[in-house]
Amino acid sequence: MVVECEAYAAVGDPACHTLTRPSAREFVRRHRAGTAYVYLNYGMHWMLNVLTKGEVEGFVLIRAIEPLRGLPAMQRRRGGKSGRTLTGGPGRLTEALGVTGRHHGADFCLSARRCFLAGAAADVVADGRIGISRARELPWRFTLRHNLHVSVPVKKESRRR
DNA sequence: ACACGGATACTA
DNA sequence: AGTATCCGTGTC
Repeated sequence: MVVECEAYAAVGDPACHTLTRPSAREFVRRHRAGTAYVYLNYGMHWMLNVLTKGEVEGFVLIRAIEPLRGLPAMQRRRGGKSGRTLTGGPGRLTEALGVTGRHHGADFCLSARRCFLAGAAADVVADGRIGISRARELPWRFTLRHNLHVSVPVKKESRRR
């Protein structure tokens, strides 16, 4: 179950790959909504995004999941980790799920359709994106309130400006 | 705090 | 060719 994600807009978002990568812009053109966009970050961590189209073109980065099934397999891939460090974090969850570059361009929705049902009645909190250098102020990180598998807790309400 | 390590897209 | 950047994690 996805418990944390971030939105990236293909147009007007300085943090989106489409700004600096022709290959990303071509990916958006060539694929339909629901396609997985997977890339390697810092030379070692696979990032799983899902392409969106329609109202807004862009990507949804999956940042954390809560294991509902397949826990032993995830722990095996993650070297026996448990709790937040098992699947809390974009690089951690791809390792737990065995997602790599060969899933780039695959149809994410075929296998993940059940997850959307779980999200329908969820208590979602919008917060600033994290881990990026540009356009951090956009409140485009979405987490399940009080969920223990979220990678980084939601910022305190006090520091706005 | 810092090391780790590769794809992508620049410059020349 | 060389350089800059990158949506992170583990270990110190």
